[in-house]
Amino acid sequence: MSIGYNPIMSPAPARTSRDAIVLAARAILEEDGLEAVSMGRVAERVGVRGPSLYKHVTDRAALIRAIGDAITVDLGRTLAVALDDGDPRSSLRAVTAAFRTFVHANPNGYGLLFAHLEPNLQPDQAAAAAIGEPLVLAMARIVGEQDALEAARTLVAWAHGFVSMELAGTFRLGGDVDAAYAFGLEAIVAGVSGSVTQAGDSPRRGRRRCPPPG
Amino acid sequence: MSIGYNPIMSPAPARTSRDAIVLAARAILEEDGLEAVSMGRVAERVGVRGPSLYKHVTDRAALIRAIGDAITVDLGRTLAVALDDGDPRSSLRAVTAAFRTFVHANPNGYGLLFAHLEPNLQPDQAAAAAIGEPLVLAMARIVGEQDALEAARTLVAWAHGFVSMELAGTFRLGGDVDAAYAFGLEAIVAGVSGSVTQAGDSPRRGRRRCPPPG
DNA sequence: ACCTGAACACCGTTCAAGT
DNA sequence: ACCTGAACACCGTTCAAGT
Repeated sequence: MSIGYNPIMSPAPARTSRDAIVLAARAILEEDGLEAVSMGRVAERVGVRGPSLYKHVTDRAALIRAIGDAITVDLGRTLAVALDDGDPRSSLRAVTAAFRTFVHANPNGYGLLFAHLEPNLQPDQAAAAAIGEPLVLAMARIVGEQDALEAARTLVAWAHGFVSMELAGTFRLGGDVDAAYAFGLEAIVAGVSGSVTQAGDSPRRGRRRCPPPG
Repeated sequence: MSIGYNPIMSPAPARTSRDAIVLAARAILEEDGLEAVSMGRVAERVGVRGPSLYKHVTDRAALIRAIGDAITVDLGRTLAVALDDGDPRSSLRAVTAAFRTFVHANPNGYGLLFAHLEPNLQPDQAAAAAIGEPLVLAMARIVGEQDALEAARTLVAWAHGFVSMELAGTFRLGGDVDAAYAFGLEAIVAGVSGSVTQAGDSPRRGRRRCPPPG
């Protein structure tokens, strides 16, 4: 058995922690955007001076990356919880609704995940990839194993694009945004469910919902 | 008739211009990202010193905004050119393909349009809204006037989400990305074309492609 | 009228000195 | 072992002085 390090005995016990720093940085990000996440302001929020942060995080880039990782984990948990075992279509609706709610609650944090950042600022990719898992499972129960992955990717791309545009405001959605979101979801589920081969695809995965006319 | 201002007579003719500055800034953005677009580096590229830029642009925020505006205009023109008057489905394919090609050629520039920026950095919204126009027109010829707007929005959200994820690399697309893009497009066109009412919508726009089973 | 160097405020980061 | 002030490099911005 090793004796280990006893912080009480140390000449200067830590007055903050990496977790507290990441949490403070994330709060500032949501409040005032990425540029506002300065080392000085984060330090102030956790009660130390700027230079002290470098005892807990490598540098600002590592801190930003840590925020992205934390948000990725949160989002993954949120989606996993929303996925129930009942009807796959209602499960899909629940997951996409939870996704949109999460993004609305964490707009700057979500934006960070897709910001065009230098490689050293990008969050952990393995964790990010795991987020799509529940969607693929629900999709498999609707379109079958074979198309599940591609169908899920189409849905994820749409959902991300929708909320991304909604937040950026670059393309305005007039009218009932909730209805537009529901419309898109139903259209995509319908589209990936069977009509995909109609536009000249190989008949390999041919699985039309209804016989051709005539 | 007014005599106007003659630059040749001026005590110090301009050695650069607003257009040249925006062009240089855009090139730096594509080469090394948004952070690299510093006043000093832009100035160096157009052959003046940093402070001189303030004679042509208000400040860095205005310069960034001008880059976004220029990219928005470029993208709009590119999509308008790609839209031909032939078969609406192939026209839609041409527009979405041109969109993806443009984003691949201007990744950081496109990312700028959707970056989570403070309001004063966001590009012109009117020009951005105009980009969707050709898509709505093509959609109208496929799904009819009534659903054209919502269908186009679904397609735009998907296309934006797809390329956004493709560039960010946050959700990896393994396998044939071109095929995944084609799959999504066909699925969405099929989905918005007629099956939308199946999930409990009001039958108002009911226009099923085929009779219910049984 | 535009360009420049000097100056200022601000931020990320390092480091020697404190405890 | 962690925290701090001082210091340095860098960047956005202003401004008086040049032409």
